[in-house]
This record gives sequence, structure tokens and C-alpha cells, in this order.
Amino acid sequence: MARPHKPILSRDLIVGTALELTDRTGRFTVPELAHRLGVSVSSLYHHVGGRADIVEGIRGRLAATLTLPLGLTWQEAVIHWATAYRDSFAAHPAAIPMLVSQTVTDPGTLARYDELAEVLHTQAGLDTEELIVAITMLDNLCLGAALDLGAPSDVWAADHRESALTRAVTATSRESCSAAAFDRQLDLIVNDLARRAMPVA
Amino acid sequence: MARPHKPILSRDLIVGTALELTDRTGRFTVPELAHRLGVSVSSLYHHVGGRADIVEGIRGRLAATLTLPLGLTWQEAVIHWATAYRDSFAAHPAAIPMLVSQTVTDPGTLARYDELAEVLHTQAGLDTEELIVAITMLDNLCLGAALDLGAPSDVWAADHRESALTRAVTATSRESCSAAAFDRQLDLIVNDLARRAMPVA
DNA sequence: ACCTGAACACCGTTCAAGT
DNA sequence: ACCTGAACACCGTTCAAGT
Repeated sequence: MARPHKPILSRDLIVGTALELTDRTGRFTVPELAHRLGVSVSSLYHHVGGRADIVEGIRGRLAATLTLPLGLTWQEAVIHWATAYRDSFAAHPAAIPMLVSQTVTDPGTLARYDELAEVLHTQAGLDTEELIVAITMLDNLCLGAALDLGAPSDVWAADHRESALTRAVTATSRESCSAAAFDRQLDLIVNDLARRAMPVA
Repeated sequence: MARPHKPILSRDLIVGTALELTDRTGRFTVPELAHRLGVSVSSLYHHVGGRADIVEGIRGRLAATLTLPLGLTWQEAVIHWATAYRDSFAAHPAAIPMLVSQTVTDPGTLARYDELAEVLHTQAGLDTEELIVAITMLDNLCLGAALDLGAPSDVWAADHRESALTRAVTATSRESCSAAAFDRQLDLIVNDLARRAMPVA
């Protein structure tokens, strides 16, 4: 088989399989990916710029959920955006380190940031300075929460010492605490923004 | 030369050189590291468990600054801890992706978390549940801020569209905004904790 | 246009060998 | 104990070749 009549590969298929592989095994490798697709390694390079491009494709998939529905107040929009961000990244924990080590170039992802900025500007009346600080805060929060939820930074899970605190901590659910911390921090941020917002209606 | 009278390598030297290499070139590789040290690759494995162990050594170096001075109020301690965390990670941006992709095992780092927990427990009177949420929030914040400061997640630097916001944003200093967002968020967290604290004095 | 095999320049790790 | 060279099983990417 040299060239099939109907292409068997596509950027979308490659990205999807890479994400699947990452979820299942914690990583993906170009040879593994090719094997999984029943194809030779070099075939992939006809549809994709390389490994980094595949990672960027994964980013695009995850960021797709950040689209804002119409008719939300800016507060609701912020909460929707941040929650979707955290959720979709946390659903693929093993992908986070890959995403974090690489500059964001996916146009869809960038557009999602723009949309949030638009809402904060036109509906909450934040000026440029405030806008950037706000988005930075939200970005920080979501990234941190997703990392904390998914990545292997199980800081307090280790039985490293005789700390009463550490032992108590081990008992509690890691996920629920992370979620609680996220919710509370998001709430703090929204309130802080509300205090600074210039109502435009 | 087979075995020198005085060892030329040590875990500390290896870790230090790896960090230096990372700062200068954005990454470190075992062969590069060996070359830089004027030594054969396999020599490193007499002093270090492997690449992951070197990364853990780097984590230990950076976490060393998290030690809390005596005589601080718990609020001051939180601010000191978080600021030192953010600062020392942000000073080595290229190291962050490596640190984030790997489980924390460095004992020193784990001890620094314990110390903060101790302060929050005994001085702020937080119960177990509150304690974990608090530390998770702080951990999230610092990690997110460090990532945002150092990692190549220059989200809004890309000239991807005709967004007035995006262009305005490009003008402003990335660092100062990140710092402002961090300071404000840290302030929010401390105040939130103060509201929940049970004064013990 | 799309798949292939072979080749290239890398990785991290191990291990018998030397002193 | 500590350094070495050689070997191993991997990576990601390229490129001439086939249809």
C-alpha cells in the first residue's frame, strides 16, 4: 500500500488519538501514535507539523469548551469561562505538562481569551490595565487548579514525616479540596472585579 | 584517568550545573550536562539517581527559600511563603515545566509545606478542612503566577487578530501585570483566611 | 496528495571494565 | 568509591521513493 484512494489520516484523527493515548498512558510518543493508527511514522508528517503541532491541536480541543453562550451577565460569563477551563483541562491531567511547556499558538484558544476580554471590557467596563490583571488572575487560577487537580503534584500524599497535619490531610479527598479552593478563589476574584467595575448600563 | 583521588562530581554540583544550563538554554540534557562538567555521561549516575532525581534536586534548591523566619504573624508568614515561592520559581522560568511534570518527592520541599501548615494551624486556628483548602489555594496561586511569569504562555502577545484589546494589551508590561494580579490575589486569600481564622491568643 | 522505509542526530540508562 | 567506553532501546524529523 502506497497511496490510498481515501486518505486514512487527518489532523483531527491524529490529535484525537494523541489525546486518547495521553489519557490512557500518561504520555504520547510519535512512534506509539503511528502504531496506534496503523500507519508508518513518517505518514503523520503529511498532516501535522510535528509533535509540537499535535500538542497545539490538543490545546485547541480543550479550549473549544471556553466558548461563551450569549445572554450571560459578565459575572456569569467569568464563572462559565473559568469553570469550563478548569474542567476541560482537569479531565486530561496528563496533557497539562505538555501544554504548559509550549507557547500558545492555537488560534481558537487565543480567540477564547479575546472573547472573555471583550465581555469584561464592554459589560464590566474594565479599563485596559484592569482587564489584563483580571485575565491574568483568572488564567493563573485555572491553570493552577487544573495542575493541582491533575498533575502528580500530590504534595501532601507522601508519608515523609510524623506530621499530624500531613496525616490528617491524607484522609481528606484531594479532589474535593481542590474544587473548594477553586470555587472560593473564583468567588473572591469575581467580587473583586465587581468592586472595580464601572457599570455601563 | 579512571578514579581521581578527590571526587570531581557531587550531587550538589550536578544539580547546580543542571539549573545553570536550564537557565541559559531553556533545558538540560544528560549528555550536555556531562559535557559541561567535563565528564563522561555514565559518571553522573554514581551521584544521582537519574534525570528525574536531578530535577528533584532543582526543586529542593528553589524550595529552600520557603523557610519561615521566626516571630512573624501568620499573615506575614503566608505572604512571605507565597512571595518567596513565586519569586524563586519565577527566577528560573525554564525549570517550571520540568518541575510540574514530576511528582514532588524532595523531602525539603515537603517540609516547607508542613511548616506553613503548622503556622496556619497553631496561629490562625484553622481546622483540618480549612487548612488543606488554604494551602491548596496558595499552591495554586504561586504555581499559576510562576507559570504565567516565566513559561512561554504569552497568550496575548500573539498578533493573531484585529482585537483592540489584544493590541492595547501588548503595550502593557507583562511582568508588572502578573505581579499586580499576584499581589491582589494573595491579599484576597489572606483576608479570606482572616475571616475564617479562630484567634488562639 | 499521501503512504513508505531507511537514515540521521539525538535521548536516558546500564554495565563490565579499569584504578 | 568513582570515572570510563560501549551498548541498548528509545526519541523526533527528514527525505527520496513509490502510487
